[in-house]
Amino acid sequence: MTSTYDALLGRLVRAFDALLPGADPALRPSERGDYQANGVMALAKARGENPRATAAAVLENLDLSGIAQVEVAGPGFLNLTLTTAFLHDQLGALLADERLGVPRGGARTTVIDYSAPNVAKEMHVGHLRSTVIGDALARLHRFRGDTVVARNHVGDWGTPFGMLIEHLLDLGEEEAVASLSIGDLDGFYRDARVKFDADDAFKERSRARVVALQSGDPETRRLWRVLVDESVAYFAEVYRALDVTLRPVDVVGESYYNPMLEDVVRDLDAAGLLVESGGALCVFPAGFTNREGEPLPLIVQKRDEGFGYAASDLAAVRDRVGNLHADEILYVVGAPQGQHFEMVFAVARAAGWLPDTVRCEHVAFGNVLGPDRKMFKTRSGETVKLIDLLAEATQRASAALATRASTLDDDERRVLATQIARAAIKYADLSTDRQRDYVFDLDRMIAFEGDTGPYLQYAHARLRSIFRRLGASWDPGTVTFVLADAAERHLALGLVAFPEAVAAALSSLQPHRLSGYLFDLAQRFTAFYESCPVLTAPEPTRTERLALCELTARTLALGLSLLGIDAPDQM
RNA sequence: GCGGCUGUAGCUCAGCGGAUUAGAGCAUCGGUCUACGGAACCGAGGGUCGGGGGUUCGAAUCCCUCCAGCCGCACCA
Repeated sequence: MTSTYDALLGRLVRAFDALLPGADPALRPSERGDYQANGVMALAKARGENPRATAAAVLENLDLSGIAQVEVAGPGFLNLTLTTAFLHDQLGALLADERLGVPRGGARTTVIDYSAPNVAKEMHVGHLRSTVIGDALARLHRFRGDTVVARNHVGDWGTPFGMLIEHLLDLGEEEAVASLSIGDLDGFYRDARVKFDADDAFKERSRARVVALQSGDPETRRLWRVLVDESVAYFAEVYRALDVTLRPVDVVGESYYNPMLEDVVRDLDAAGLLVESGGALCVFPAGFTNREGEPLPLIVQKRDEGFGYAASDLAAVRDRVGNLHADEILYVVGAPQGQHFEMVFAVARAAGWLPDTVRCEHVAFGNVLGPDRKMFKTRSGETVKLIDLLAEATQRASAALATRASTLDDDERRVLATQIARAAIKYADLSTDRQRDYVFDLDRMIAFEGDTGPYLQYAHARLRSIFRRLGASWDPGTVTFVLADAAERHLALGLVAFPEAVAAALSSLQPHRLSGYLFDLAQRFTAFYESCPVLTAPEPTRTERLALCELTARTLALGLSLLGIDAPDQM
């Protein structure tokens, strides 16, 4: 089906094109009419005429028959009011469309790099945003029809692994595995670190072990594998708890790119991009300078001949373009790494590894702050484990549920509490501009009133309860939408705008465009629900309202699912 | 010093491909009140959109400048 916005836009573009090819009608939702087109003013300027005259000229070419009525307002705005007949058709099409009007895109391959925890280290709030935002983007792209290749670029390589492996040996493999499998990664890492700092013999063993690891010593590799596997299993638990779609096979860590690094260096050299500076092998992409105004290097190979992270990032770009055939690569990584990625992309383009046809973007995000507006930490100054955060939110959700009468049994309540907790945490993260820092306030995000995940879930649950009362499954059959009540019409306009919200979230890579839409829709629904009785309404109004409820429930559930949030039937 | 991000109601935030009276949530105050789930709805007060300049018929939105905060700026990712 053609969405309402696209239907309007198509007609407008034709009329604008007739006067000036390529002119943008600037179509927006409006509080005056249903939509407004502001493009007349810009067009008038281009044609050097009075906007009202231009508006008249546009109207002569504009055929909105069967869609909307137009009115020229103010200096030259086109206020558009959809006809009821058109809304009727659109709503009917939505009822029959599982995708609720969202078009399927071309078959693109999109690589999304997100989450990226470190082996043998806890997942903490620092990983929350990458994980939650990345997963929402993965879901949105999959829904569009892309083949999404998730890449979990875990930190599984580097000098700390010498000490971690030695510590593992000291503990004994079984003991170590036991400790790691219960999720005490931080304790394991900390103990290794303490020994490394305090015990010279241990430090020496650790160094030797790094060398053995890098030279591919089989036993060392096996021990390293144990660490990685245990950690990946633990990450999988956290992802399950968060309901994140990342799987163990998506873990493609730094070590994966190791065998490619020499080629990266060789090929950069062959391309004439490599420069030796201070003993290190570097590329100096144009336009980057350091503190002193000198060219800033991207260090590919360090003075000690080890490879820097830039090398593996370059290898990853190559792999994603060359082997995965990515049309689009997204890096969901914190904003502080912006310059690093700009440089990596610039070098990759210069080396010819990243064609202009491939969109490559750093999806940056701000920090999670505590109530003091500093980095979110526990009172004692430690990082907050994701699993603990979720447990605390779940506990609060349980407590809130316990105060309400419910027909749910204990197991159902437990599940529900986790669904609410996840919704609270994820929605809070996904409902603001991702570039900004945000203040983590569990009380606010888990509240059932206001712009929160639980509020949206509640709106959905109320809708489902209407259908539960109906008993037998409801088949809309033929519905006539007359939208006699203003609240019905307002809700209908919201329903018809779902494809725009999804498109906006995708094109801007900003899930909060969708969150904001869903909250607005939920508010339209509750206002409607307040003033328009559904079950007790006479036919055919009853059927019409049930159909509006059906569409609203489906839109909320689908929209939330694209954000990675459950929409339970009861709360 | 250079670069990036941020500065919108008491608080937390939308809006920033310019456009008709600057929005929401929370909090506050006032209503609805035997309700198809009140975990709701309706309404009110509350803003020099960090300051200043510029472009424009029109700027929270674009440009310049200043102020404040956060972050990055060579071998840790």
